[in-house]
Amino acid sequence: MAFWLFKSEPSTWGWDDQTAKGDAGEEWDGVRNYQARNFMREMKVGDLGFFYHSQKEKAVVGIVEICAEAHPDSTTDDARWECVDIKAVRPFTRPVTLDDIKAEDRLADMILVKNSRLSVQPVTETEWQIICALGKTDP
DNA sequence: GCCAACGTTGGC
DNA sequence: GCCAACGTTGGC
Repeated sequence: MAFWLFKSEPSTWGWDDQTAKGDAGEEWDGVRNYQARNFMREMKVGDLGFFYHSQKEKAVVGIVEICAEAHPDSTTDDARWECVDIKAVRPFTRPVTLDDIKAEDRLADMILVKNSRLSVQPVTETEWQIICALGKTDP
């Protein structure tokens, strides 16, 4: 069981769009970055992830679950690009902002802080627990 | 809206 | 295989 973080700009695809898909979930398509794709290839059904809103909001807003492992990205014919499917699990009681994360010493090594441009990234179990606590939701 | 950081592309 | 040019992302 591994933990991940998915980043999206809410005007393109936000938490509300994700929850609207229900348990059927939706492809996390459009990723055109090898590092991000490689992480998606490592994901297993049942792994959990944070859903992060970039740009204006800059906050982790909810938890998602991987519901299909890596498969070809339907938005391109280019066989290099793959994606997983994810479904919304539950929202945070309180969104955890980037400022909150930066204010927490134990989260200083998060990729979110160190490499703000990577859109799909791994999260350690420790980081997972801390952020769930900050968001006042069950891990 | 700007700019820094980063990744990708293409010419050599 | 290197590197300059370019495009994109995302924080500020």
